Amino acid sequence: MEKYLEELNESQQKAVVYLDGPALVIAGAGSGKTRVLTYKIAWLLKQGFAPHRILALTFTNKAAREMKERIAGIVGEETARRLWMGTFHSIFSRILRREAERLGFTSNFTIYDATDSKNLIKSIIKEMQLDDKVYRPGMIQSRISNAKNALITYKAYEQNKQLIEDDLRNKIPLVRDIYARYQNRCQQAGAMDFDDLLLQTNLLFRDHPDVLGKYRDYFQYVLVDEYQDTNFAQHLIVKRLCEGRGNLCVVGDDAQSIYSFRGANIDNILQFKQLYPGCQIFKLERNYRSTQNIVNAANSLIRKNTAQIPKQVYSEKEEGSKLQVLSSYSDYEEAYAVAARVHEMRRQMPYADMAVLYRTNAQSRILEEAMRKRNIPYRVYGGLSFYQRKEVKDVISYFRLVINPHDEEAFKRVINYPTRGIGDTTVSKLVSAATTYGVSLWTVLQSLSDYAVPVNAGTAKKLAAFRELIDSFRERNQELPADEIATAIVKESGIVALLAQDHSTEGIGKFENLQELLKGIAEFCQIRQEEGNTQVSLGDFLAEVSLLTDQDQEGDENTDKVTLMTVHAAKGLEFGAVFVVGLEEELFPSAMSKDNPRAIEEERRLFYVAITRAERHCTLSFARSRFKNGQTTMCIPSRFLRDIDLKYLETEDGYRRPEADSSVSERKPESRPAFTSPLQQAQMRETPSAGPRKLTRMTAAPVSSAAEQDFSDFQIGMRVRHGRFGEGVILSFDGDGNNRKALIEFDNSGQKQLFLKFARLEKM
DNA sequence: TGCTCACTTGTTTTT
DNA sequence: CAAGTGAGCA
Repeated sequence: MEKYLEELNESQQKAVVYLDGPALVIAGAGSGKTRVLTYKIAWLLKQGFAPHRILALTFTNKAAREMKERIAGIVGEETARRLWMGTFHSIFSRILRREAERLGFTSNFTIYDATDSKNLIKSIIKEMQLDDKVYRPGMIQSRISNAKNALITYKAYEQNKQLIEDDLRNKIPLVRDIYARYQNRCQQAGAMDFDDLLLQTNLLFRDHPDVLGKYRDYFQYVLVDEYQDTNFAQHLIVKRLCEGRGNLCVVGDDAQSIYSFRGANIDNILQFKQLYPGCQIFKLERNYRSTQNIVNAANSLIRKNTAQIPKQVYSEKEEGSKLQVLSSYSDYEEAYAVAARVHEMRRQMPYADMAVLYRTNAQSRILEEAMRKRNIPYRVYGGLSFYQRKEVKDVISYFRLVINPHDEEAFKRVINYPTRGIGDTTVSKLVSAATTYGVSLWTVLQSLSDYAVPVNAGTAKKLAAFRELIDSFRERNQELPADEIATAIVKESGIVALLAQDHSTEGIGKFENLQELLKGIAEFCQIRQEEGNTQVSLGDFLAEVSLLTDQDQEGDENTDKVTLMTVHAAKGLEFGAVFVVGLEEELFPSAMSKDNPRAIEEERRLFYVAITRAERHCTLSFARSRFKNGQTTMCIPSRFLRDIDLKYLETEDGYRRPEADSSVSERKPESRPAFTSPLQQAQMRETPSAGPRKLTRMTAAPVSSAAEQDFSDFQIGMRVRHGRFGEGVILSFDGDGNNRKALIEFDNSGQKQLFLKFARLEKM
């Protein structure tokens, strides 16, 4: 162990060996946070803590898995396996299954994912005959989710004046009733949503002091990773488990808090000190990942935020190259420019050391296309996870129904898949009977006559057949291991036959996914058996898989591929070279956050996360136009580009950004970009005339306010000259007003579609 | 009941 | 551009 301690710097060491009370480790980007956590756990084991009495909570399954591996490397796999290590959601779902009866659930409860929740909300809105334009399901879902994260049950919601008034003001007074119905339906179905896993844990601990006492005594030391991303419910769980004893160590970086949309509360880390008196703070400020230029650029950016824990992150690596700013005409060109640079970079490092990061998943397509055309191998992370694909989820729904027949969402998904002549009308009848009698759909199905379901004989027969199908699976599930019952289910339900007859490309893909799923189950069984479990049931598999939204399928990790992912997904990772694309107003920062200073700060932190992923090279790219929602729109370079100190940037060709600090009057005309659009001018006007940087951030860019221009003097067939592409002929027009663009056949550069507004065409 | 086709509409990040 | 919805028809 001493040998391992030597691998740590002084502040890391102090954080590892400190056991005299609550500890807060502020870990700057790339400062060896994971190393501290793993060694701390190893240290605890060395001090005699039993592995199964250490609780380590992480943010993603992947983080947990990797940390476990690293610990196994130090203390051996046998010991590492006994640790309670995982995400909040997975750890507490385990505890909830054990204690389910206390809460009126059974241990085989289903976990509803976000889609299940949304579907349930949709059907409740429909049943209540509300307008889904007013009661927008997504909005209701996030309201309920926020309430749950703040530990407001539906009963508390009804009594919360503030919330009720809010809803009244927003003309959605019935949210409280939707919430109440939603919760009852979940209970009825024996289901918990993601937020329930935390909420119910809190209720369990609040209402059953003996249970809380049991776990509080059981866990002798608690560690929490990514503490800046915990929400109130998570914070309270931790607090309850550690009450009165200081055996707690939380690690995080307030500058990397990027999950407030999910209820994460940055105050948890900012106020940790006040909440846990006697707590010791450790700061890890030396960055081991990146060159000085990257660290300094990131520092200059994050300095523009207000609330943060003071720290000075520094690097002692070489100065390194400056951050490259890349500007392109369009999203299309951007993707190709990035692909070209990736190709070039290949001379310095393998593809696997490079990543292209973007704000939204939708941006991946065009990048993929560019990579494919250049024959660059890539791997896209995120988007739909394996378990969320329709064909996989349908099969999983059968599994869910077998384990918990009251699962309403699984029932609805599966009852007519493959089609067996039970349509919407019949399902609606079942639902309405279930609602009137307050029972599950499955219960109604058991005795159609008892619940007065008005179906004709033919339909009744089909329903009975479905019931028998599920019953027969349920029976066999008692004895069979997971892989065998799973195979029986996909065969006898008719899914295999259905998918096998579809010979289209995507049909084949679906069939392969099905095989993949079955293979996954078989592997799961095998691993569990090797760990000493005799019989591995379908329920075991399901309990695990419901929380595995992580991207950890295919084993092609070792091949040399460029990584494409969202910035969120990149948190915690590092790459030799990073390309951050789409740095434009309304995209990064997102349009959703433009009027909200707090949200803008979060977007800035997100950008900070993106930059600090880079070890040696970082490229920041934006396009001047982008295809969005079915049409091309013009873009303004992101305000964040102006937040980075110029001396760390290397800008080239057309773009030279306005300097945030210098005043307009001082700027010489020559220092302006050669290529200036009216929009850019509008943006420049907005730069503060004197000192206060704040203005830059607080003034929203007046995008649409730019005056409409008249381009009517350009005609089809006219010969024009363009500054970059030379001479050409106008073939056609598209769009109106400021978005009017012309398709031009250039003599030397081929066809281009250009905004008249930008193009500054000259009539010949 | 179930399928197809035309139409509308909406936009972020994820355990 | 995508997904989701609603009408029309077998």
